[in-house]
Amino acid sequence: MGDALPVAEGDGRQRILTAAGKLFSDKAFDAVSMNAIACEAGISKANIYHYFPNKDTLYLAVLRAASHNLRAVLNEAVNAHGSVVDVLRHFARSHLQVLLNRPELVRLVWREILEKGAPRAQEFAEQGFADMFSALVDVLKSGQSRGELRPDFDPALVATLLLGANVFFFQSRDILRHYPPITFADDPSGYDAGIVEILLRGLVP
Amino acid sequence: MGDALPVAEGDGRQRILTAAGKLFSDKAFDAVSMNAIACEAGISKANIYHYFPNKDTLYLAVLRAASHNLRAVLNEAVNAHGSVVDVLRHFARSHLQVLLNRPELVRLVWREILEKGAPRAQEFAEQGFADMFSALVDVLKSGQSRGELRPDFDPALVATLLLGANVFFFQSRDILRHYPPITFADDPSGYDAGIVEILLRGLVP
DNA sequence: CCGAATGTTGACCGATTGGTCGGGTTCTTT
DNA sequence: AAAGAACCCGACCAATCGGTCAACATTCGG
Repeated sequence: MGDALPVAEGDGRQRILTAAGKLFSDKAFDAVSMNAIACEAGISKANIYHYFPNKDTLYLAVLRAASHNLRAVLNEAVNAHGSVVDVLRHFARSHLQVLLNRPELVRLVWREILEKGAPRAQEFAEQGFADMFSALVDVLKSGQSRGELRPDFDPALVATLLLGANVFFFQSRDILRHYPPITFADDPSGYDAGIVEILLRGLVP
Repeated sequence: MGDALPVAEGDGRQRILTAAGKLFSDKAFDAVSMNAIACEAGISKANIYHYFPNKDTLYLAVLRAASHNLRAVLNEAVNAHGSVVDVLRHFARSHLQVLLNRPELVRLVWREILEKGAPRAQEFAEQGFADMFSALVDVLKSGQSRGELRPDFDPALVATLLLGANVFFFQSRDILRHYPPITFADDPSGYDAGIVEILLRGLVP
């Protein structure tokens, strides 16, 4: 199955986490065997059990690391200042860029969210969600209180709309690229710019 | 693994498809064993191979049926007439209702779209996407040509935004319900109404 | 009433699964 | 240098995997 060359970086534990993260982000939990992880990490399968008691714990550790990294890079990319409109523009763009730059992390965490059968660490995977969400809601609320935005819309709803637009773009990018009328599949900045513009001005003349 | 009572409906082949669809919608391909499918269908494992040559073919048949059903119910729910604005409202609401009414079908097809490791039937699973997308783009274009909508936005982008909002809502519903500021997690109609309203009027005063 | 086609099954197969174990290697500490 | 801890692996285990097969049951046209 795995013909990948062993990855030579860091100590044993980190090598295992890296290899497992790579495999788990591509295929589901049951589709990744401990053998494949060991092969990818360039060590023996038995050695994995020196660092992790079982497969579930390893998967959980991978998920924990991915979620942590994702939260860090998202929180860093999202800070901005200026007018609320500018903050919104920057928020949307940098948020989507993070998703596209770290697809393994996003797929890993998002798969865990979608899986209904075995809720291994759903509440854990949801943390990044909470961060983004509350930050975005705060921005929108401040815009409303400052009079820069209309006071009669639900900030949580707009936050959902914006995050959803980015996540959906991330998930459907390969599909969107197949359709001729779509010109923004390979232009995430343009996509977010267009979206924010529409949100701000609306569709009716 | 499976303690479910055997499902007694239809001929053998249909029972297998139903049972497999139920299991495949909850767990990934490798996480569902032929034994579990047989148990769920109330037949022997060997009997499955009388109707399907192997697991992949069975999975493909399940996916084909799910995609077909989903397309049918979506196309039916989406037809509407009236002003472009009314059509948009109806489109958003009924589209989301279909997603929520048939979560197994949606999860099945969407999982196939997200899985990078083994593209079993991606092009096939994308068909429902194309239908929704082109139909929605046509509605928006007609609205622009009739002057009911601004001519300076990209219809494909708005279509992506609207479909994405619904898909994201469908996927994140359980998470959204955990956050206090969100009041629309159990009110999909209100969610879509709010979204369409924002899209039409914009956020700035 | 009979033979053929179709359904259906338990028993079985080689391969692979997650996981164990005993022993070897390397590192650290004194 | 000695000793103990940490690291690493080949061989192995029971269980389960997808899949096969020969045999039994049912149906049905002639």
